[in-house]
Amino acid sequence: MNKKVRVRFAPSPTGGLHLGGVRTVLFNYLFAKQQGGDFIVRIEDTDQTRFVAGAEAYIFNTLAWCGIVPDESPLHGGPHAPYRQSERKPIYAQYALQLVESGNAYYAFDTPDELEQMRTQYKTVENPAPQYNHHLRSVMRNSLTLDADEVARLLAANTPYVIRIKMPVDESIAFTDMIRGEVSFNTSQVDDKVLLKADGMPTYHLAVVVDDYAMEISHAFRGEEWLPSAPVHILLWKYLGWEANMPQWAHLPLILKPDGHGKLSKRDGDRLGFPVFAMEWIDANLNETIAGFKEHGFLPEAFVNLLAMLGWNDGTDQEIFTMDELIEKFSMDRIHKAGAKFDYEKAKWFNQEWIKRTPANALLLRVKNLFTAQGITMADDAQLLKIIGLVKDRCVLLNDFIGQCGFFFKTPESFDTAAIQPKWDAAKNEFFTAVISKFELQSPWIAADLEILFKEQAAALQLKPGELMLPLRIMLVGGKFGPGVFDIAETIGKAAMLERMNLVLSLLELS
RNA sequence: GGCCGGUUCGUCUAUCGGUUAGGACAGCCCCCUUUCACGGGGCAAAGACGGGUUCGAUUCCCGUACCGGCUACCA
Repeated sequence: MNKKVRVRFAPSPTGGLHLGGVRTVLFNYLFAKQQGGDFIVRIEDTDQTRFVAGAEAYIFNTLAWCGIVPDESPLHGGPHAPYRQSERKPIYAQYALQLVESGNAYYAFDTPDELEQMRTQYKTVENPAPQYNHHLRSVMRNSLTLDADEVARLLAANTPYVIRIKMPVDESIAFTDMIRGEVSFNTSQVDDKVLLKADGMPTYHLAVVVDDYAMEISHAFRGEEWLPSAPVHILLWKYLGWEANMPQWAHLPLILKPDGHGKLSKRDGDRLGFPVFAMEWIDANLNETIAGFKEHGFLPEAFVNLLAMLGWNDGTDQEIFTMDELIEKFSMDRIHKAGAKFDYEKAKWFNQEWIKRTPANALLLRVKNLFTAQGITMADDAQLLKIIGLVKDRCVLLNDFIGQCGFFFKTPESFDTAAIQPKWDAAKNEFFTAVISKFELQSPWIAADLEILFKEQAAALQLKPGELMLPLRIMLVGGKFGPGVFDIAETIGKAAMLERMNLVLSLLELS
């Protein structure tokens, strides 16, 4: 019988959550929900030196923004609490000890300085990074080289020590990765990783195995950067006697820099001018705020969508998916093996598609907040709704609404008269003066009627309407953009329209 | 250096031995639009290289090259 699907996202709360992290969460979540399983968030805060205040709360805010709700987490509780490794500290040591007793791990008393010395001493051109492995452990200070009395004495004297796994010599460790198929390693190539640190905290290697076992994780997804340490984890499952419960592994491809190469990192964002964090991250140490996708004007639906398409597709040409569709169609075997370079232009396209497809009323609150942040108060929802409907097809990012909507609420601060001045003449001046008086008498104020009136007046003066449209647009909008000019006219109302027409008319000079 | 993973248009990708190698983003052109977009149409653009296996390889195998990851008492 298959056990229940239980997956976990195990971030380290050291800063903002970037693209790759969110995608890992997403794939975990999609898989869990599709399989009717549980999605667990476990905080991997075993490195106390890297603790960053606020990072954990940030992670949950990000998940919430994306519409991802954990079934179990330090915030949501659950049967396997606590979900913070720092709070689980007492349970790791016993397993480390168990491994020492079974001969699969050992005490190592080497100080950081001694380790450093070893690395420089054994460093050669052929071996630029000497490892604490089956070979070198024989020249280090550990319970394998020291005699039992000495070890006992050091332990009794509270000498700092770590516990390292004792990697076997020349054994083949193979496993089937859900994405990559069979992967195998020779244990002689793997070093004796530290399992328990001198401060009593486990390293990731021990903690991930102990907790995945304790939390009954069935499938473990993580970034490809973890592949090289997979044999350590697999051996640990075996040594701890839990092999039958080991989760299925899936190492996700990495998200790469758009230019050059390498893993996408937070720095690439500022360098290339796009966000890498999901949401704004405030770095207290550097005292700087790094805007995320949310602040750049991305809809969470679009963000989730574009992330899912980075390395996965459903085999058809469909590219726009809702979360529910993703849950329904997601499949591990359609995850691409190679890393993907992040393309911000394509990311924006997803957002544009989502803005187009999202009904105006669903956009209302977001646009309203946008204006509120700009110090503009929107009182009339019906009016705003109408405007959103008029301009949303030309917005790529939510923030574009500001530029696209501004002229609806207030007179433009500047008018691009340069676009019409060269062709301005007495005839046009006469026309606009005349049409203004016609408009003054016009009622009701409806786009179609205004257009008819406008064109009739043009015909009366034997002018081509086309020559007059741009001037009218400049008068109302200030520039060469925006929806249909008579729609704008109707929306801003008679008073504003006439005011702007008169204003620009006074700005234009007859040549 | 060693180990592991990867390799289809500039980018994201489809193809599960037989296709004019398809789609999308970006680029260019045209149409629509008396603005800017949206939309529609079109152009250009790819199997890293060398060996096998096979009637037939982008697809399977090997090698090479290149790219990436790891090589911490970080995750």
